[in-house]
Amino acid sequence: MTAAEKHQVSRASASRRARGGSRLSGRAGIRDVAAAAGVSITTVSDALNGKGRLPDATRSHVREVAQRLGYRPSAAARTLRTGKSGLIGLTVTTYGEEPFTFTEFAYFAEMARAATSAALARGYALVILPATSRHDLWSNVALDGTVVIDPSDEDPVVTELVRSGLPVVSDGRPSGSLPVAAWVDNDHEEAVRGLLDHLAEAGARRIGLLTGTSTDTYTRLSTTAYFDWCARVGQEPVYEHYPAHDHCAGAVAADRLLARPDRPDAVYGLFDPNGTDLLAAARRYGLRVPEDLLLVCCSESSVYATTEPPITTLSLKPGRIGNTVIQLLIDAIEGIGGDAPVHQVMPTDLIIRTSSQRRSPRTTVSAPRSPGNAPGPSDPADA
Amino acid sequence: MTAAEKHQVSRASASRRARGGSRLSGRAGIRDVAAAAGVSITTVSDALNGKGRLPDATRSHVREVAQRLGYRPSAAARTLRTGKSGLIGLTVTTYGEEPFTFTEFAYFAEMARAATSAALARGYALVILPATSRHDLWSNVALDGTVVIDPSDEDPVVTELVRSGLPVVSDGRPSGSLPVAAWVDNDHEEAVRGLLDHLAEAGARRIGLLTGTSTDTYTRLSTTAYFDWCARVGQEPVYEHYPAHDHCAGAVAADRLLARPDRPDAVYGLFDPNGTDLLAAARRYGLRVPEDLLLVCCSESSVYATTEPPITTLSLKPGRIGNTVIQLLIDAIEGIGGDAPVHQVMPTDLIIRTSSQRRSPRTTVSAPRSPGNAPGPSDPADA
DNA sequence: TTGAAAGCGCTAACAC
DNA sequence: GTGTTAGCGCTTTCAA
Repeated sequence: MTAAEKHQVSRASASRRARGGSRLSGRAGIRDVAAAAGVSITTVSDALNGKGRLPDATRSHVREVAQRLGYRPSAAARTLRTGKSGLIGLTVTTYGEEPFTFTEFAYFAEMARAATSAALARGYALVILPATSRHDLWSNVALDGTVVIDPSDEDPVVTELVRSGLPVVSDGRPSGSLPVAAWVDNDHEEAVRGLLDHLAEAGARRIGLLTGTSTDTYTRLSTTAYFDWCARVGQEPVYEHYPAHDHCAGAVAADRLLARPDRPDAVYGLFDPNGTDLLAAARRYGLRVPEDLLLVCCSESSVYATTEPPITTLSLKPGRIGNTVIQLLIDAIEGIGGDAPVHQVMPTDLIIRTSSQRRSPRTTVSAPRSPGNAPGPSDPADA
Repeated sequence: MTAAEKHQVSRASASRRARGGSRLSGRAGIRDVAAAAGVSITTVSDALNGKGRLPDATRSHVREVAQRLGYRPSAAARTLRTGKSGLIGLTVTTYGEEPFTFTEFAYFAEMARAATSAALARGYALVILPATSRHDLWSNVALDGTVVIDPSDEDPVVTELVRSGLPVVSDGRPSGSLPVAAWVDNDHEEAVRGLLDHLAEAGARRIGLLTGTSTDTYTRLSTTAYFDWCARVGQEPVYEHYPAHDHCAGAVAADRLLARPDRPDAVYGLFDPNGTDLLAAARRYGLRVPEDLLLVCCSESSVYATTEPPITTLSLKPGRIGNTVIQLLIDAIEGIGGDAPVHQVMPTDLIIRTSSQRRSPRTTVSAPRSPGNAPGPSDPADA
């Protein structure tokens, strides 16, 4: 009696048969392949997964039969058995009622693109999940780990995830004492210092800041760095703030900043839309850029390359961050690298355009910073 | 002997115990909850899933115990058992080597946001997957269905998915004869006609087109509609095309279009960056917008509201599309609605700004079209 | 009303 | 080398 023949009367096959045979039960299973190839299911499993020490002949024969039968292994069964799903959660802290903040469109999109790409390269896929604490959703999907973008103070979702033993890596340093396995962030303070220095070198005497009222780390660090810089060079701070992620409020604040009696002769806008808003405001007040007003804003958008005039932007390099976050997370999942939490600080790029140059307007140059303090175990590519 | 006591000596518990007890084996399982609550695992399952006819007392008691033990049902096991994962694949046709095309950032981001949101509302999560035919990735995740954005001709991935019996709904009508369960698309031809009429009404005598060389449906339909319109009004077509999704080529083509001897007095750009490119080109040739040149481009980006001058855009309403696609897909997954493929055509919005108005520049108005031919079974909200 | 038992499809020990 | 077997943790008949 061959293996295949034995299989004919085996329990599983019988129950299948009772229900009308494998054709009616939908897709072919590993048993069908085994039967058709005349081997056992173990051999099929090993052949398809490249395990065991099978002769190449068997391996290729099984593969061929599986192919012919259109066999697709069940991801659910594999996950249940191995405890690994190959799925990574991706979540963004919510600011509104929608499950995602795409206010910073370009940043998020690029970060997500890079993360997805990096994960895929290592055999993982990303699942987009909301930052709400709705357990049912999170527990309905088997995750190997999670990436959290901009975790808020003591984020309940993150806390819960970490407590359940799931590796969590965050984009942006966690505000409180969230016990994430690792985090990646830009050196925001250094970035602001560098950019203010750049403006000062271009001739700015009084640099203003357009910032948000929100207390997230990015806003806080950047604003603090601005005040520190002002204190150091002996300039009185000139700033306006508004509820971040409220575009209209941003436009109004931009206008307010340029309407002040102590009008700044240079402005740095912390958020993506600030550039166009400030440009529009400058136009209303008849201020020429860069002659009367120097402008820099933090943005990943390429539109600032073609505005009139082109605007100098600070890029946070979201692609690089997304990639790094994923490498760190997968390393943690697979137990590569140490157990100690990794904190990786990434440099930013100042893309210098006309709006911040009074003299000779070169086109584009970058002013990278030091590459960070705690090099991770991986080798993140650039983005 | 109570159920709980019997459970103590049951097979599963024993094997667990042999490995050192449930505490060491990680998270609490349904058996632990059953034991702690003094009921059977069936009762736990029913109590937690709101099934069966249990007294409320039992139900709440079980829930409480589960809560206390920090019990989280295993998604993998449930998926294996029920055949439903609650996961929906999201894929975008690739144009480059990267797994995603975010060239049309704003469109994709907004579409994905809306889709994610809609899916979540119905208890599903989205998994981002590459359009490559790498089987290993697709078969590593248990999907209930898939959304395909911009399926290309006879897309092998889509074909494969459909053949495996998975419901597939596409954003953008499939070019060939891909047997998707449903598709959603804009009425591109009507959109172009409406927009050209609008330009003509604003005084345009010769309207140019900036378009792509790619053969995707959007480009094809829009370009054809342009030629048809020209034929109807008796205008000679004036157009330049370039490899879509190549930003630099777009800028060059924009320049070329305005450098022609038969220079158009109005231009429609099919792709997002065309607006700023055309504006830059106009500036180089000393053309005032809208006085010398009327401008419209297809874009979801809000930057066109603050350019100088603000540019009229055609919005494809990606949010609405993302939502509809998901409703259709989940309906198909859950067997709601008929079996016949649904083709839903969605209206576009023309957001009229200064760049297309020679007379009184009102701020913003929409020119919606007919709501489509085959109303789907769902009730997609607006976005 | 509640419980026992049978698997969902696969992988990994461990026999042969 | 290859096959047998025992579950992964859950849902779901079916019996009590």
